Amino acid sequence: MKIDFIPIDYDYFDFEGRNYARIIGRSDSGKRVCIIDECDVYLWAILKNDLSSKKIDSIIDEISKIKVDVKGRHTKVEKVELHNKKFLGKEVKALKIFATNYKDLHDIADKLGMKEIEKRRGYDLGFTTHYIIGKKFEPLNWYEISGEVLDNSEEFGGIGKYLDVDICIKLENIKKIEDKKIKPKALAYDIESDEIKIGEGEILMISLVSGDFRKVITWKKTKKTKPDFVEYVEDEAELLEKFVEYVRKISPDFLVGYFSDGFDLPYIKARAEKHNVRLSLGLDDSQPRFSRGAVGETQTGKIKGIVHIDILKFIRTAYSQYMQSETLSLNEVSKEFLGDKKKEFKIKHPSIMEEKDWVNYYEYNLHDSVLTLGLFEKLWPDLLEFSRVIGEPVFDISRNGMSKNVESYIIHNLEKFGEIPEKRPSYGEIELRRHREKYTGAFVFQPNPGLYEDIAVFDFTSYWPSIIVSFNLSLSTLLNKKEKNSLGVDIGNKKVFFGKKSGFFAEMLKELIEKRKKFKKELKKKPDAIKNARSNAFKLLANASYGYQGFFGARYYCPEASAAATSISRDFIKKTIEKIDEDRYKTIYSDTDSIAFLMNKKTEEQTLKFLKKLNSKLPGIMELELEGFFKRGMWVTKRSGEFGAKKKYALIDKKGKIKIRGFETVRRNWCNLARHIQNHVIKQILEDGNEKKSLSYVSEIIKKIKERKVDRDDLIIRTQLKKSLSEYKAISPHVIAAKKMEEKEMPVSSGNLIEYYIAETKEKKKLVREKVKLPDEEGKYDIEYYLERQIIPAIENIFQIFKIDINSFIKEKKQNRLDKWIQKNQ
DNA sequence: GGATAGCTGTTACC
DNA sequence: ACCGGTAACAGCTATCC
Repeated sequence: MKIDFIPIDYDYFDFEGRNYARIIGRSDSGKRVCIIDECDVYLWAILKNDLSSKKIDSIIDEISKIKVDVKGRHTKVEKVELHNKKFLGKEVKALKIFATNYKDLHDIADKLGMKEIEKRRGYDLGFTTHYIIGKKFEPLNWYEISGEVLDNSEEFGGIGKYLDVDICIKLENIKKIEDKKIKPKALAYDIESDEIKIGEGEILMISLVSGDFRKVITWKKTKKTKPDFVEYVEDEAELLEKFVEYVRKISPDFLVGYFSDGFDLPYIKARAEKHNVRLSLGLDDSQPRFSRGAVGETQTGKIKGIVHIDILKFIRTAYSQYMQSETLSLNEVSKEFLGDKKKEFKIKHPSIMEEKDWVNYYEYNLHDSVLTLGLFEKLWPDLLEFSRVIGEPVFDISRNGMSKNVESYIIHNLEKFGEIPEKRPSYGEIELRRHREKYTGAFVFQPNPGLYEDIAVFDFTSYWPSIIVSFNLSLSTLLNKKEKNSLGVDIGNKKVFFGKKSGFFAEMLKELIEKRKKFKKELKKKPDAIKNARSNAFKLLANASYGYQGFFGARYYCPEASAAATSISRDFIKKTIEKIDEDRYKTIYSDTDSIAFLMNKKTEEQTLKFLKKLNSKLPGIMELELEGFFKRGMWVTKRSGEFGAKKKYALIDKKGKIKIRGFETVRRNWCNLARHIQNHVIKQILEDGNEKKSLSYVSEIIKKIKERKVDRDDLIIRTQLKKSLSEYKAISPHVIAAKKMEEKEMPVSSGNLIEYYIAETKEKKKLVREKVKLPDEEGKYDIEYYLERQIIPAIENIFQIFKIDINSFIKEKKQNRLDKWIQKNQ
């Protein structure tokens, strides 16, 4: 049989002691197909130098006899081959040791204690990784495949019969097909329950949305009105059965939830156990399986054959740093990505809900799934390209952090370089690495506070990756000592050396950057979502690879390379600043890879020409580009001291577009009132070039605050709880607010954004935490606190630029004195 | 007992 | 535990006189 096929989900099973890959995907006619295949399973033994061929033969002989009997498996070494390979860039002779079961590779490695063997590697990769590398049968690419149909066969224990797929094929040949479109079938789901703690309440309803299919299953019936999309069941147990039935009927490639690893799926599992309902969601009738990630992290829920996606996790790793949303709630994220939001509905306890409340509740529940599906569809190009670029299945890349994804990318590309993979660090090694001394980071220029006109900003494109590539900084090029033609870099207390010959890490990174450039160029010519996603995938991987080398969990951990990169970065930015200033410009600020400077009457053409000249002298792939020309910019002093504050500035470009960095305006743990006032003042001053209008604006707001006319919503302070309540040494206001919430039996856990406001108390209290009230608690806001701790701090440094001491006038009891003073000064 | 340096904690920038 | 260091700042806490 011959069909076009796209692999989506990978997993494996054991049959007669061997591992077989089981790949679920679709044919081009939309049929669900299961592919069974096998691959070589092996590890590497790196030999010591200068072994005689006789000696090597005898080792091969010895290794060939290794047998391992564990957990009822009889695994043996099948064959041993001698190869010329590379390990960390060095030529080595290595034995490729083939085994029958990948799970026993570790045990085989333990038996390779011969003194002629220097290192054992490649035994700590997952089966799927082994398989994809070995067979080059990569996720989410189209293949023309041929093989034997197993539908009614008894082979592999009759897998073709019991698996719920249209066709089951034992793979024989594959051929990659380029440029064929993919349209995955996704089903979004969302549950509502009367208690937030997993399994402690009842599931009231489940919504399911896929294409035109929209359904809410519930046992909470209304008396009269039943919307079309609602389906009644008798009780919670039947609700769960119905859910399984629908998932099986729709048979999606992806089952998508929002925070579903941490809430929906575990909740469903807990309730199903309670009612003895079997959740046969897997294509082999298996139930979802949960595995724990890191301690404190949420678990991951896996369903065989259907890819369970918790879209929140992917958003967190791939997007959150580029997003405007202050929380990653479904509501905010949907607003930003979809321009849609959750249905307005105040959840009440079921016991006090009325007929119309229930109807609203159904709609609310349904819409959450609509949004979740919308997010999946919006982010699908990115999931697709991440998976393709990295070479691992979507299930994994959507959950793994960027560092793990960088590593997967490396592992999948090692073969081109003949490299044997480095091993994962042991726990002991990780402990050592975590306690290493920090290395010095990037350079930040000390700005002079003020309002400036005509500013240009240059920045280095992909600074870290370009330094790593241009100077070849990696574990495989790090030398023990100085060598001929090596590069020496001072990293504080010592000097480290790197070989000039390009290593695989730098080569891979270079490829990422070049591909990114290519797709970005194509994107400009003809924009489309896939190209954009691909360009983004390459960019994110390239940027994360710098942090990767300094990360203690990395296989290719190399803090020397990170330290060298920061050292070189400081040199380059400082030299560039010097050159800019030598050319009659004046640098006013710089952070890591960007430089802001005054044009000093020079034209844009002159500046661009100057940029070209700077670029012509940069080594390797390093590149300086124009970020933009700006009409005005503002830098303020630090709260304490007269120096300019770093990482805080605001710019306005020629079109009036404003860019604000670091100010309270962009910090979510300040109340909206302070943020809005500051934002308004910054905008006004940047537009006008002076402070006059802002002063009267501030005066009005002060009046409003003193007259208690400010909405409570604008006074709420939001701070994230970063750990569990008991772990806090310092009891700050948000910790008190969280404790209050706990007393009211509101759900509180690490990661929550805690909301509170500061209220007046009868007695004069000294500590802020003694005045904390929850948003729905009655109370009068503390005028003094909001003026002195929120409003004044947000604006006083800005007015100080104009030598105005706003503080003393705001504190003035008589408002008209302030107004008079403003009039006099205008 | 008030001032203050220093520490804890959060959030931002790149 | 799941990418790094730099920096500002609030508010608590220990310590000083």
